[in-house]
Amino acid sequence: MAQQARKRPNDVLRDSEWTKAQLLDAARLEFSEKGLSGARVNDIAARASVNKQMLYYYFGDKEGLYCAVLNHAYEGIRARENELDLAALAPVAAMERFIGFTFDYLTENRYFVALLNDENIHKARHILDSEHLQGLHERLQETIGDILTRGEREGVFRPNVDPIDLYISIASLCYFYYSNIHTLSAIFGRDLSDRSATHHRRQHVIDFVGAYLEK
Amino acid sequence: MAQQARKRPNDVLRDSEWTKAQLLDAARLEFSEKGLSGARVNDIAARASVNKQMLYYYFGDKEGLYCAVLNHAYEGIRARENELDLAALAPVAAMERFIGFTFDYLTENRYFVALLNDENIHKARHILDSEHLQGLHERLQETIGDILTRGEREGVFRPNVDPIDLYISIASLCYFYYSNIHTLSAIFGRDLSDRSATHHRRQHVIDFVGAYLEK
DNA sequence: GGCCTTATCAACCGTTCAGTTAATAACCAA
DNA sequence: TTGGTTATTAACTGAACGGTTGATAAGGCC
Repeated sequence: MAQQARKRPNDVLRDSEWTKAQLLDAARLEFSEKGLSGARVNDIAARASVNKQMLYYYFGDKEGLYCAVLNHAYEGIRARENELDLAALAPVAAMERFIGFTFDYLTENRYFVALLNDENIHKARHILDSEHLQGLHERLQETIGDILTRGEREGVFRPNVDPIDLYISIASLCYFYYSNIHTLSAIFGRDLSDRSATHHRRQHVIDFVGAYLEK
Repeated sequence: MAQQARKRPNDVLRDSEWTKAQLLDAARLEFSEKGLSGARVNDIAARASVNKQMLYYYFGDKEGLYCAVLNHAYEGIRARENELDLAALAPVAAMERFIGFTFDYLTENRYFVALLNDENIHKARHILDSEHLQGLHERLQETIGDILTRGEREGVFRPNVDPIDLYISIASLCYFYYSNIHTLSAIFGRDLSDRSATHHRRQHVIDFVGAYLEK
């Protein structure tokens, strides 16, 4: 079903920014639901309400569109991360804020989890050279390293926590819940995307990491 | 490239068990590398060194083979889990054993992670009614619940830990590392499947969970 | 107003793909 | 040895698929 809420603006019949945005949105949904191999370019065009040729005109081919979607996704989370002002918070509060943000972001952007899963099937070869991964290491090292250093100095965090190890664990605890939510729901016989279940999980993750960090 | 090490046994030209096993092995690799949508039945048959018609003869269609592969995968891990004798270990040792087993199993069976990822793209609809998921809840509740109860009674574990919450966290910490190993390796600029990196990660996971549990 | 550029359209193409078919061969039991 | 069943083969089919092409229209600038 085509996106009807996003009509072409101002009765203009040609609008390259609008067409690109339509295609990117439709592709984000299609790729996250079906993966790169399962997604269909005809379906993407239909969902975007634009001619299929536009996909080739703007993005080159299916894989080019997929790369654009991945880059957009990383831009999205980066923009939201930049809104956090963790340095202004006390260490414990900052860490809880970061964990909460990570969990909430994935809760509100389930497509991101699906896209990353699919991209790992393809050995990350579409995102490998992206500027969005370059520098992420340094940013995480700095952001989390700073919180850990301040927490250690204040005596509220255990010493010598490796920021990268910690980040991987925080990401693990937040991400897996959504990446495997269908098999987990099947195992436990209940819908884990239920609002109260996700709230519970969110708090559990904060407690879990907090227990590791507290001195 | 066809599997050459597994020739038909005893110069027999017709062996339905051999043919099925060949197809299941080849399919496991193909589906884990490319996902259900990306896998090709011609490639599966070629890898198995059997005629493509055999796939349809034994498994019905591509999706039937995929279901068989998933069920085999769950049978595999269940068999290994049954070899653990956690009730015979003290609580702390039992928990560490369970965590170590989970991590090691995924280390040795990367295909299992890839299959589960792909199956979640398909909303777990191929495994939903499988006997392998049914009962898993109860088994986990019992296995982990028993360890937690004994640990709480001995005063080495914090009270009131929910076994399901704990299981999801243990699975998270073990699973994500492999499910996202390509994007993580790209971010951190090093190969996270390196032997020393996985050893380090394994120990970190045990420490992480241990910190949460200790009273 | 005309021309050039850019955006868009509809139809088409060749290849790939899962699945099917008819035939053949292997195996085993009577 | 023969006949029936099961396993296997090679070729085929129709639909789906990503991508292309030639044409047309919209928009803007001179």
